[in-house]
Amino acid sequence: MANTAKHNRDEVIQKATMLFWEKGFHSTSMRDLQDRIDMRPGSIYAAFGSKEGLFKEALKFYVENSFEKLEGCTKEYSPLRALKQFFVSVVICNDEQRPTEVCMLVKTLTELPPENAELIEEAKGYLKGMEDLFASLLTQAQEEGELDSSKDTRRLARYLQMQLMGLRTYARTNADKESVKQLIDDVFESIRF
Amino acid sequence: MANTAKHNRDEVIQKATMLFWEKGFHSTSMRDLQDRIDMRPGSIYAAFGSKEGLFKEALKFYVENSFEKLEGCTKEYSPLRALKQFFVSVVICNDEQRPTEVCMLVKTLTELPPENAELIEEAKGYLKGMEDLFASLLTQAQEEGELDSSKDTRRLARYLQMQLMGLRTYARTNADKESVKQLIDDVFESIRF
DNA sequence: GATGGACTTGAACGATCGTTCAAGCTAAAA
DNA sequence: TTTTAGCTTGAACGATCGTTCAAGTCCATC
Repeated sequence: MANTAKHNRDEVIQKATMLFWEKGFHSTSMRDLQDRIDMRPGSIYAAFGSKEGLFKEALKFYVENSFEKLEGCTKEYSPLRALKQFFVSVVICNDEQRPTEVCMLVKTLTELPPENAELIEEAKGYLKGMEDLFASLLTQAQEEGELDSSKDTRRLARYLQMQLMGLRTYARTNADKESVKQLIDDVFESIRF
Repeated sequence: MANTAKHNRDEVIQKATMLFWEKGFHSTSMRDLQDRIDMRPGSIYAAFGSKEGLFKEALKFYVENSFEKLEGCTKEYSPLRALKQFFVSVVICNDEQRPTEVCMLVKTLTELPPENAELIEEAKGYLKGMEDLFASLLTQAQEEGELDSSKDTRRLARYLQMQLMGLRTYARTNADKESVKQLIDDVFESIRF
């Protein structure tokens, strides 16, 4: 638990997150993790309890980063434009080292069998939180006159969440960035009416 | 290979498909498969070569069924309505035993690490085929005056493919069928303009 | 320099993984 | 009834899985 340990805890979690995000929970072995974060089994288990425990920390880290990213966009853009910018940065840009276009939460939800019910519920909860954030941004957009006030923001938020899942997964199958960018335009065009 | 074997090959593949679709490639063990299809390792390997070989057969079976399902819809409805009906039946209805809402091809693409490149390419190819079928249905819709002729059907097909990925994945997270039905309505409303 | 406590190490565990293969079974041919 | 060919069986293989733990290392304190 001590941050004075040889391995800075946050740094370790970040590295583990990237690996889990890339390969998924089951395809990432403890051996893979040991190599990536440069820790031996004993240390990992002392710090995180289990592979599942470390994965939970990774999910948390991933979501916190996503929240920060979206909030960063709202500092630069109007609510609606911030959402679109967030979509673009998450679906297309790979200036940083993004291991895959697919959302880690969605990947978790998709790959895990019912045996890992606890992790599944965790991922579902985080996705719900993201949808709530979308909704509050949409409400804000209404207040600022950027979005038609007659719209149901909860419904729109669901719509956007669904779109983002589709966009990211589609981007995984299709390397052509131009057509993906086109799709994002289509999506944000469609919510105007 | 003989169809006269104790286990009918197609029936075995169908059972294997359901299991793989439910649990995914890596979370399905040969033991799970043995129990489900009631065959011993030796027979399975004699018939399919490997776990990966059986999985390929499962993917093929899954796609053939999907094609048939969509084509079945076109027999009953106009092209555009057939597409929507296909979406509904695939995202919402569970009158048959559908192990999960998520598309098996998407699940495969999402869960597999780069090591299984061959299976990944296979799934990508099938998805492309599905998109092509969407496109040809959209063109047909234009010819019958159901869809504005100025639309780019290839672009629309991409859009629908992406939507379907999103819808099915979203349905996995949200049990509320009413809001999912709403989302489908939103999607098909959005392609009219 | 000796002591004590915290962190790290890596060999080893039992379980399970995908896979192999010699032996057994079954039913048609001779 | 005996032979034969093909399918099925399940014990067993080596590899790898997640996990444990006794021993070692490190460093602040006395």
